[in-house]
Amino acid sequence: MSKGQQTREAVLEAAVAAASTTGLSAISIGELARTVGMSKSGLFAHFESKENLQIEVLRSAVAHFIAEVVAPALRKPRGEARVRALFENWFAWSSNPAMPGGCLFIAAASELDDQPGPVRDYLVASQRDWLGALSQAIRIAMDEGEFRKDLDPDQLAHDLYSILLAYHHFSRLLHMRGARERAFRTFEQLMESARVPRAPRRTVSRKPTRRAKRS
Amino acid sequence: MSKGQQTREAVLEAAVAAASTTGLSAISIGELARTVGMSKSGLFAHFESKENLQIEVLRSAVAHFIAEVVAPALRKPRGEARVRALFENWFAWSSNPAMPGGCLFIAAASELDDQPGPVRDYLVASQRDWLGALSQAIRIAMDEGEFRKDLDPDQLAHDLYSILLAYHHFSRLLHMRGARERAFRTFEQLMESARVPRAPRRTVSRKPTRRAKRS
DNA sequence: CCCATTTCCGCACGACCGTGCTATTTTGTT
DNA sequence: AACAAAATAGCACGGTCGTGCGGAAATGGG
Repeated sequence: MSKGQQTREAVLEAAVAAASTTGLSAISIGELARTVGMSKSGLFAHFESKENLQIEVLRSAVAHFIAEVVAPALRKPRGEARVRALFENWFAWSSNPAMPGGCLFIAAASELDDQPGPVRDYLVASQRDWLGALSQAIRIAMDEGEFRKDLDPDQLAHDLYSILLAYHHFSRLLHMRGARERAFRTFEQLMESARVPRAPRRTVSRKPTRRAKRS
Repeated sequence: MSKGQQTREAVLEAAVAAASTTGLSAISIGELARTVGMSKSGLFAHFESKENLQIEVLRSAVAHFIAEVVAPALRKPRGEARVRALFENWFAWSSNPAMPGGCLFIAAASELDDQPGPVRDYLVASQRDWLGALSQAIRIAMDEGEFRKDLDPDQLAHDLYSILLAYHHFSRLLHMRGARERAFRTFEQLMESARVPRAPRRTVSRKPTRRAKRS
């Protein structure tokens, strides 16, 4: 790998970490240059503009996401196992130490949701791809006969996504203990209700343990 | 109302609108002054600092939230009706034209989740209050006998919240059609599974004491 | 080792930022 | 109408921002 590529990747790594905590638009070229130990203009030369830097940051995160979340799951057998692997890898990804502020895509999503431009366009496209991959894995599980035929794969993908959104919200902002367990419990419920029914069962949210008294 | 209060509220109204689209930290005093038609220093004199302005923005939004979401719901009868009103008002609130970028709290949440300080502290406190109010309404519905006794009110409040988070994400970022319907469908499912079970609607014979035990 | 190419730095620019200080205008009360 | 108080404007300050340009330094294939 050439020297240029080397520093370029170092910059992007630092930028992903910064963007996950303070947001994509809050990463400044000066501060980024300071943290990787080079000059502002030297860093800037690698990216024609800040907007382009932001896109490259997202592109870098997508590459990592595919390598660490999607690809390993695709090596799992078709069916629920693969869906499960996608979710669990995704969950692990969103608490990756390389992103101290949590999942970059979730952070970027609420930041860019009303700011048109190429950065937003790229994020939207990648999110669509990811949702499509999720739906596809679910559809395969239906074809394999593990999930019920009348399942709506898009709805389940949507519900899986909302688990992660809620986990992100409650664990990062509110520092809610047990958020992880709550997320996985909801996940298991969804899996349970997606499987072909063996015996009729009811899906309700039951209290897990005795709750501590809280106003 | 004195002149000072008048302009102060005009400023806050514009600031809430701006913050909902571009974020709390992206609102600049200069631009804000431009949109309300006054000088930077004249505007600044109303708030001792930008950080204080951000807190006042949140405080203003909370006041509106209580007036438009919580208070009307508290006038509904105790039970599911009140829970339903809370959710529906909340939903309507998050597409209020005064916040063109969607719910300010959701936007602020992912922006501040890793940035300690008084602004974050205030947001966290207000979110805790809101979750508490939701849980409380659910608990009342349990006491009234409309919701099942083994329900976990915090879990249901959590699930309601995740509906809104998902709706926000999918409708604002991905412009997903049918997001609203999907949200309300999930809401109705949650209500259905929270209610005390009625007589079995299927004519399958069921032994009365053979309910599933806690696994 | 040479030398073209790539990589990086120093410096400067205009713009906008938040924030004070001092006037000036507007408001509201007597 | 007079006048104290409140509200707003003018102006300036030190900083940081993104972005260019020219030159210095490092790299790496022959």
